[in-house]
Amino acid sequence: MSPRKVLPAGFYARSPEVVARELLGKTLVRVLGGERLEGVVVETEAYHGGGDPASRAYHGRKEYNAAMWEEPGRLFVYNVHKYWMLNVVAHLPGGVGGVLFRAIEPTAGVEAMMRRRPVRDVRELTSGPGKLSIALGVTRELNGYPVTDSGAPVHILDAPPAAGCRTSHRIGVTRDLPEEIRFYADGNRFVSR
DNA sequence: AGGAAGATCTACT
DNA sequence: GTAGATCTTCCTA
Repeated sequence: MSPRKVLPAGFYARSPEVVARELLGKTLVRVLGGERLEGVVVETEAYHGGGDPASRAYHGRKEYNAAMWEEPGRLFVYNVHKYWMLNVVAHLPGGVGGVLFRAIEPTAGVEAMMRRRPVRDVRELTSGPGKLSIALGVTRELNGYPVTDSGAPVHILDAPPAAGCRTSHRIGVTRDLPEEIRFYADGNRFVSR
């Protein structure tokens, strides 16, 4: 088997909904304390800039959300209701936006994830944005970190395009857009709902 | 200094 | 299915 390649910065330099859809099936890697935690991306959501009332960028650039304006292919991590949300910056040149990782299917380092987030049923481990951040040890410290180096604490490996992609409206947002820009793997048990 | 909002989760019934 | 807890950040005073 040939070594899996890290997705290059150009992958993220497209509109957020395209990146969100194409991230399904890719492998999210978290290197933490000498351990390697991996999962397949099974659920994402796209967020735009000023025109998107659900986006953290909607009310303008602040210290905490500045990453959304910066180069695609970096992490954007922010807090909501006690949990850290893991995003990757994604937008066209000069644009603003990101993709939220909502759920992954754990494929390596499951025991290490379980230590951080003990659950009876593996399906509860990473099937939600707050859940996966706990399991993967994601905190604000990772904000702004590039995901395009294989040595980075969080990076993403390429994989063949995922089959069976479905869409819906975004979850939990108070004011959504008319477009369906949540993407998830049809029938996958690790999707958040 | 205090209040409100928020892309959530858990533990009930 | 719904109520309540919990934390970070921003806004106003």
